[in-house]
Amino acid sequence: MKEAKLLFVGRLMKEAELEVKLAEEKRPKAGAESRAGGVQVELQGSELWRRFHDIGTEMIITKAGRRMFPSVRVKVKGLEPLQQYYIAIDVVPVDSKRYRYVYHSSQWMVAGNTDHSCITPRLYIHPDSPCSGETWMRQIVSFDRVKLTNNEMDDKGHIQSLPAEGVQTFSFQETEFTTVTAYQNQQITKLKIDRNPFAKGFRDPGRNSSSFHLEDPLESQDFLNPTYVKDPSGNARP
Amino acid sequence: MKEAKLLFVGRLMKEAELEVKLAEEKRPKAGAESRAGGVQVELQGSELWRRFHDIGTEMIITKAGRRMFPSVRVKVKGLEPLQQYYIAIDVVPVDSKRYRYVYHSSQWMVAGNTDHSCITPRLYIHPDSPCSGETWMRQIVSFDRVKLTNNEMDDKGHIQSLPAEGVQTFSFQETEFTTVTAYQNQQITKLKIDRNPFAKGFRDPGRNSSSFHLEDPLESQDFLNPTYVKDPSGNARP
DNA sequence: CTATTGGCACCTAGGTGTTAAATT
DNA sequence: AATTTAACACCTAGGTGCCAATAG
Repeated sequence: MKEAKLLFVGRLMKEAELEVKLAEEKRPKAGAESRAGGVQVELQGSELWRRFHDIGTEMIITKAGRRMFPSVRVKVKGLEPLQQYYIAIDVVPVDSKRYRYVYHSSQWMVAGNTDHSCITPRLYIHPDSPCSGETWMRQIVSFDRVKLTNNEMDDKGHIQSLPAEGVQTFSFQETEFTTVTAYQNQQITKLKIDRNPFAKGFRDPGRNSSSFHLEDPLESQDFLNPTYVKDPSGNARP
Repeated sequence: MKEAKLLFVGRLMKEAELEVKLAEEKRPKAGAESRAGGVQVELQGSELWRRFHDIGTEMIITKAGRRMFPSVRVKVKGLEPLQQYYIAIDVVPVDSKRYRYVYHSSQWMVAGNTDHSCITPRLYIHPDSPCSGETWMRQIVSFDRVKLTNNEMDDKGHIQSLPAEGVQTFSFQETEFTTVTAYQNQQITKLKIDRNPFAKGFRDPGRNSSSFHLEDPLESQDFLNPTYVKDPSGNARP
């Protein structure tokens, strides 16, 4: 089975940012003219990403690999329908500092340096790659299977590099995050529990909180929960 | 998410057979010389397939799509490491008859004809395709996500055709099966329940039956069941 | 009558934050 | 003291055959 993992080295490393990369396959001529075609990459669920970002997004990393929440989903426009493309995401360190969370002030403080030079860049290529522009544009491109890990031995689903030419990079401020092995800011924990369906078991049954903030049905899929349409009696037929 | 479904039209249609197809991508010259390279495709779990075949394999088809059990897994040898290949499976009708199961004699009897001419051939391309010979040979190629359906509108994961040249076909007698909407032969039901981990709920708790016949650990993965290692008390921590 | 469908209980498989213990 | 790990209860998601109901 294909499994997607993104290596992420370092401990409390503040400010990693996600980049979506797009590469044309066997590009006939590398030149600026076809790049000027106006490819657009639009982050889906950006409202939720922004809510996390306003608090200070944290992503858990484990040895076995942990998914990101929210996950990266993009809509791509302006591709040439018949051209084949690779799409990938990358995690880029924003600085070389190490950070520590200071609880009483609810802030991240610089706590040293990290040597990023030893980190080999690891791209996660979308498993549908390569694929025609037409197919990529027809659907939302989802990286929800990607996992972050601090296990340096694990390089599943990665490649070393993309072609030097014909690669366009799109980055999104709101996907900036800090990697942690345990959540530091309780507001982050709360928002994750509220929005990630897999954390439903930790939701406060008293408050109906933000369950109705369905800004992005792709991220909050409660409306698909069969509990809401099933016969509440739970009786089997006679 | 990619989902694999194989259309299978007709009702009790006896004797479909699985074929594994292998196609070279952008083959420089179509000729017999490179085909003579001695590619081998070996069916994994053939012992279990044979046990079903001896009884008369039945596969359930549903509108939503049903997986095959056993699933098709092959080991491929003799590919050119750097050449790119597609690998696919196909379901091929063995005859044009329709069959009916006669319970008292435990046999399938001819019960009419089926017009196969209206059935468009539907190949299921392995999702890893295209892939280098080296990569294909390094691991077992598994089609366990393939689903059989009788919904003619559903053609997910299929293509119309492969290139006319440079395609090799490998077929396996023991993968012959009859499609049904409900199992006819109770021996088949029993063997499915015994060997398919997802049917464990129907196993007879009294007999330990064939749970120890682990000829093929890939098909019978009971040894991974956490039930056997978990604390049986089921107590939570204080 | 036979063949098919849909709901179901019971599984596998694996994604959550929590917690206590281990590590540094 | 801060960080990381591992086991866990509780979820989502979906693969089984069974059985009653429906379709043909």
